[in-house]
Parts: sequence; C-alpha cells; structure tokens
Amino acid sequence: MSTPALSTVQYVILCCLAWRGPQTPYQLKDYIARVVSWVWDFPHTQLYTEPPKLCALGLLREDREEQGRRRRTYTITEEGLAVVRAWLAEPPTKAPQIRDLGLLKLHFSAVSEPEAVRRLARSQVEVHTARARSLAAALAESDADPAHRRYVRSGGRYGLASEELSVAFWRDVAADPERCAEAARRGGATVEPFRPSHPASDIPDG
Amino acid sequence: MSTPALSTVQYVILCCLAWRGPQTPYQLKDYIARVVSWVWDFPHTQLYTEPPKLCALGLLREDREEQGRRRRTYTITEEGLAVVRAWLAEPPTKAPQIRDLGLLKLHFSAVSEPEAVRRLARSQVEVHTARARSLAAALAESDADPAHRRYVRSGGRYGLASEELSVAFWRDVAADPERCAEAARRGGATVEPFRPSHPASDIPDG
DNA sequence: GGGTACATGTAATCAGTTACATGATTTA
DNA sequence: TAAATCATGTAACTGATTACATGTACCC
Repeated sequence: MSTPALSTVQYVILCCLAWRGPQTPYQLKDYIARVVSWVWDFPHTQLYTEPPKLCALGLLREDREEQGRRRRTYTITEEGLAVVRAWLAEPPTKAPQIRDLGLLKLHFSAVSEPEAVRRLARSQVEVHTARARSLAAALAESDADPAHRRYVRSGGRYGLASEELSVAFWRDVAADPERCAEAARRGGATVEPFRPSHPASDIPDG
Repeated sequence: MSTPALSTVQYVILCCLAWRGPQTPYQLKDYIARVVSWVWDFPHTQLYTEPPKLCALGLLREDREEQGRRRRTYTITEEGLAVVRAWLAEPPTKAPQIRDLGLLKLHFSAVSEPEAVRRLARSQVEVHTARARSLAAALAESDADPAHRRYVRSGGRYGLASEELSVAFWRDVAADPERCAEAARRGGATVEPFRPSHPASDIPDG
C-alpha cells in the first residue's frame, strides 16, 4: 500500500499539522513563513490548494466554520500521522539544493568591474544579516513547549551558524574583492575553505 | 528596450557561454554539473530547450555540424554579452533559498525515535562529505587560466567552508541526538549558533 | 462610515522535471 | 560485430508561481 508519494510541500503541511494540531491555511502560512521558510519556502497559495488533495487521500480531515469567514480547519488523521512518521524515518533521497543568486553572480563576475562585485557583496551582507535576525527571532519564540519541539532549535543553531558564515564571507569580499580573489588563487590545485578573519558573532542586534 | 527578463537558467547558460566561449549543450552540461550545480542545479534537458529561445531573442547564435552528430554549437552575441553584464551588475532581488530535506526532517523529528534521527544524521554526513569532495575537485581544475576565472575560487572557498560546517553539525547530531537537542534548549530566548567542537577540516580525502 | 490592512481564495500560466527514445562512438 | 556507454534530443506532465479578486475585521 502506502500513498503514491507526495510532494515535499505536502509533507511539510502534514508535518505542521502533526506538530501543532489543527490549523487553518492562514495559521499554517504564519508558522511556515516565520520558521520553516528558512529551509523550505513556497508561496501561500499552495496552503489553500494542497490540503483538499490531502483530504481526498484520507490524510487530513476538514472542518468548516458555518459563520463569518467560513474558515477551513484541517486536522491530521491517524493515517496521515503514519505517513509523516514513515517519511521522517527514511533518509532523504534528493540532494540538498542551494539556489543563491549572490553566489551564482559572484562565480561569473570575472567580466564585472570590482565596484559591481563590491555592491553585490554589500547587498548580500544585508540579506544574510536580516535572515540571521529573523531566524533568531523565530527560535526565541520556540522557547515555549521545549519537550515537544526537541530538534527545532538544534537545526536552528545550524542555521544561525550558516548565516554567520555567509555574513563573514561577504564582508570579506566587500572589503576588498581583488585581494579576496587573489587569496583564493594561491595554493594551485588545493583550495582552502574560507575562514572568517574576525572572531565570529559580531552581527549587530535588531 | 532590454529583454523581457530571462529565467535564471537562461542567465546561467548565457554566462557559461560568455565565460568559456562557444559550446555545445553537452559541453555546457559537463561544466555545469561539475562546477555550477553546487549553487544552481537543473536537469540537462533544459540545455537543449533553452538555447533556441535565446537565439530567437538574438542573444545567441547557433552553428550546426553538417556531418555525424550534427552538434549545435552556441556562441554568445554582443547583445547577449550586454545582457549578461547588466544582470551581473544588479544585486539579486530574490532571496537565497535552501532546500534541504535533511534539515527539514530534523526540524520535525520530535515525533521520531532517536535512532531514526541518528540514521538521518549519518546519511547527511555522507552527503555533505561527498559534496565537499566534488567541489574541491572541481576547484582544483580551475587552476588553469587563473586571471579569467577570478572569483570562481573565491565562491568555492565559501562552499567548502559551508560543507565543512554541515559535516561538523551532522556529526554532532549523529554522535548524540538527545544531548544535542538538550544543548540547543539551553539559554531560553537566546539561541547560540552551532560551533564545531573539533578543529575544522578533518574531512578525509578521496 | 470610510479607509486600510488582514485574510482567503481561484485560475491561468509556465518553468522545471520525468520519462522516454534514438543515434553515434568506443571497447571487447 | 555486439555490447556498452556517451551524447542528443522530444514530448507530456505537473508542481509551483503569478496575477488577480474579493470578503472580513479593525481603526480613525
């Protein structure tokens, strides 16, 4: 048996409902935008189109308000919970993907002026600083109900470290694109990983 | 004027051709799979469907073999080069995206057994170790023509550091999921970024 | 009571993926 | 010359995104 393999977005929806109890699409949207989007983002419209499909598969149940906004509230079924557990238990088959226009543009920046590279780097410092801040904020809220959330903060700590690394890297590029390229060129066939030159964690607060 | 905004894949194709001279789809595939896919991956079929569209826009020129495989070789035009330069010069509008099933599953793993989490972590150690290795290999080749490649290695160094961080993180989780979750729980509202406990760079070679 | 922001959706489009299929070249 | 692998593509599908549209609640 087993359901015909769901999309990742569908699994995310199931997980959120398994995790936080019955929710409306809007509540899901809120949580996902704040907490999950760091690692898997998608537009809110899918939160309205996917749950009905999951209902048809018997993985969710829908209750609808009679009055006012006629909100739909979705609840995970036993069968849905089993699907979630099975999915979590199997190691991922697809490789992790990064889609980072900043890194992509840097890669091809040999045809750019150094000044353009510097602008790029500065914009990325902003972007990653903001990401670090919003992730930290989301994690701070996860203070409540510590037993249930177990690994949320564990992954969050990785996220913070990763954003910190990005900020340090782009600062380095912004400071001097040419020197930075030069440093990377040394060593011939062996390339050293980037190491922040300053002690970590000087990302300014809110 | 200006072209009607291209997809990122189309920009990647233009960049590769601006970068490395005339290429067939298969040559593009080879380079992208080895070097670019770390930051922006996509299936090879697009390398056959997109270039004709770019030709229609006047950004590429196509030459076709008369004999044998009748390969199509694409060359960037002056207009294409201008588009590339303009694209590189403007800072990215879209936020970077991570799509990592490992982190996603960890996030929701409160309903899993610790043993399942450990399996997950071990699989991710493998995945990121392999990524670090293939990235290092690709960068080693970029030894040739250092002037032209300028920033490739610079971004590559970031990539290596990032994979190293991932490996260290997942090793930590694999060693003891519970302790790791416990450590993340401390501190109440403030969450500390993950720091590798061992000195970096003990990823085994080949 | 009028404006603004919040909330809830639908429909069309399209980029990206999957699945398939065949031709050319190399190797045993 | 058969098998295996490398190389080149096509077509159908579908998940995801964009654009739109409207209703509800709150605030001044």
